[in-house]
Amino acid sequence: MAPLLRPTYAVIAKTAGVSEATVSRVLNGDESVHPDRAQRVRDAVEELGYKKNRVASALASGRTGLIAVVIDDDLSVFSDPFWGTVTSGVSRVLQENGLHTVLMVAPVGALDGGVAHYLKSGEVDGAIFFVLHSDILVNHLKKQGLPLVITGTPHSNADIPFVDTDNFGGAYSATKHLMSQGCKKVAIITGDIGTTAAKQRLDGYLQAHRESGTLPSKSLICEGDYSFESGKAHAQKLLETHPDLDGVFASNDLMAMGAITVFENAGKSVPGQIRVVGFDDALIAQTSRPSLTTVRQDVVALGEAAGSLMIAQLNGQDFEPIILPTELVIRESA
Amino acid sequence: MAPLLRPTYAVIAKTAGVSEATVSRVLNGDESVHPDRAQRVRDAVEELGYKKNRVASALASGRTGLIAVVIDDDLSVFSDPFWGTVTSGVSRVLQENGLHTVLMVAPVGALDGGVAHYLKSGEVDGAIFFVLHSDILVNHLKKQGLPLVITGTPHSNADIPFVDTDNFGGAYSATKHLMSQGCKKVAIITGDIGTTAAKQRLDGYLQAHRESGTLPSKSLICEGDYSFESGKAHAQKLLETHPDLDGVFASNDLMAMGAITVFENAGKSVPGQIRVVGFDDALIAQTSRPSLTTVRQDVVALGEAAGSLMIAQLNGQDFEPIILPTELVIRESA
DNA sequence: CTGAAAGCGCTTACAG
DNA sequence: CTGAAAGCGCTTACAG
Repeated sequence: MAPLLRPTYAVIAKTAGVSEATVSRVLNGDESVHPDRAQRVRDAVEELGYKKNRVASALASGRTGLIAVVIDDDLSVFSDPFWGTVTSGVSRVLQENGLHTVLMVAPVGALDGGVAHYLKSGEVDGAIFFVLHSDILVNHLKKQGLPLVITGTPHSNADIPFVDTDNFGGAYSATKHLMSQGCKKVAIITGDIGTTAAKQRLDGYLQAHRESGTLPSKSLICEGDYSFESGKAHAQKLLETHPDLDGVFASNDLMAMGAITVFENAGKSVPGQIRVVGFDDALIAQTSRPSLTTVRQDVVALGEAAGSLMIAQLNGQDFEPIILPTELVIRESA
Repeated sequence: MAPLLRPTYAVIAKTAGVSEATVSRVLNGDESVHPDRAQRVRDAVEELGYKKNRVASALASGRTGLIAVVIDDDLSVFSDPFWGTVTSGVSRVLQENGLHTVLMVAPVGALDGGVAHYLKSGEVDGAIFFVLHSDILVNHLKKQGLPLVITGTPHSNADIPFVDTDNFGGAYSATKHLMSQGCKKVAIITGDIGTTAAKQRLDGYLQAHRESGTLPSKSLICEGDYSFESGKAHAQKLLETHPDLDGVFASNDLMAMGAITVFENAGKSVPGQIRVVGFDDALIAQTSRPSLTTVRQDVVALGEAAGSLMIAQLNGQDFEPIILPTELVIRESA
């Protein structure tokens, strides 16, 4: 853009009658400047409508004020509102703290990919990842000292700050709920088991069984991939192998919907003969018929937590992983 | 991050045996450099794993390599996958052209809001907006020479480059389809009529009626707001005022679903007694029962088109508004 | 508490 | 076709 003539430190300094160094101090919150002079600077800034040039500031200070949000192309960014929602939560928190969000939707390959290069090139002050199938890149970046936050639980134990939903607890309570409704034979359709979330939800399902003293047979544990189609396929198979099936916990709402579709087409009523619980509380959980009983996770809060964790790191504050609670939302399907 | 010692022009210049100016020329694609020397520079870059410092580059050149994607907080960024999907399309195209996407989710207020300041401060080379209720800010920025692209059709005629789906054509063909299926009385549930998309879809609906020589009564035109609830509310009202209603075109899939829910609860079968067509081809269109006949728009392509239009502008190339075609997807509901 | 000065790593007229 | 030099607008030791 044809840059309007914006004032610089030089003119602020002149009208305030101080040096540029002092202007810089005031604008960066250095407490040591004499209050009177600081006020003069602020007045000049106000009067001239001055806005700091962040690029120049970045070059001089080494801090860009930019945080990358990295989304793997592989993820179903398209069609799944999850990622967009998390990202908007992140963005809002960062913005409140004077930082901006650089969105990178790209294949997050190995250490020599474009994303890796960008992140290593010092053009961002930190990066927020969504949990990946591999922690290699993340561990590498961490070693280089780049502040990182992972949304989702990392695979390895490398102490990388992360935020996540209480997947285990949510799945546990969903399964418990099915049992409390009288279900004797509860299957699970897992998400992509390469993700930690899917594993944790499976663990919650198993824990509920363990506590009730009934271990589910292998064939009740179906490896899905979070897609509507996989929900349908596994429901079909379950119908054949377990005619007495009376409960299903699906690792997300979409698979739950797929399963319900199959059950009803096969003449099994939901929740009459088979109860179904999903996970997410996506829009479809409310709009479908029967409406879906599901485990709600607060996706915006997840993004905000990720942003906060990044801020804390940049400020050198202490921080712990953040695990957000879930809530079982009971509707018609179970 | 503790910046690793990255090479600078100084060391590239030295190992290639040329001046820094020459390094700059080669890296910026200046054709005038002698091929041999250019090659020496490229070799040095390769050998040293050099990556240009974009911040320094930005300060010196005035170009930041950053494009803002501005999303109004008001929009249902949360829960509606539309915005995230468009944005990922934008991001991909920009990335291929060496630009990065800065995501701003914030209240896009008047000329003195934070977003306005940021965009005016020269920290981005351009901005992509989603169509707003008002064009004021956009017109203002345009006057300042900031390259802009609008996703959606602008309200005013200010010649701002935009990309949009063929809302008129999509609605027209949806309505025609209902008529061709024998519907005699077709209502419309519009989107938020403050949006140009909602108006255009209404126009398409009206045009189809005009051509068939039957103008719909006022009470068949219901002002919705794109929400599931408004779909339900208007369907309820229609049921009371028009017992002989046999077709509904809803301006998005969510409202269509709301309407179907109400119709079926009232004992009206879809499509048996009332046919319903939606708009978007969102995920729910496929997963619902009955599955939804709808107007598909290619949301990723919309984002990519917006990105391309921005690139064209930055390169000083000619460009025209881009209107993407829609496709009527026939499923069970009509 | 404050200022002069060097510097961040590129880009770009300008002169040749 | 090429290089020396000034400059982009901040930040930050350093010296006082």
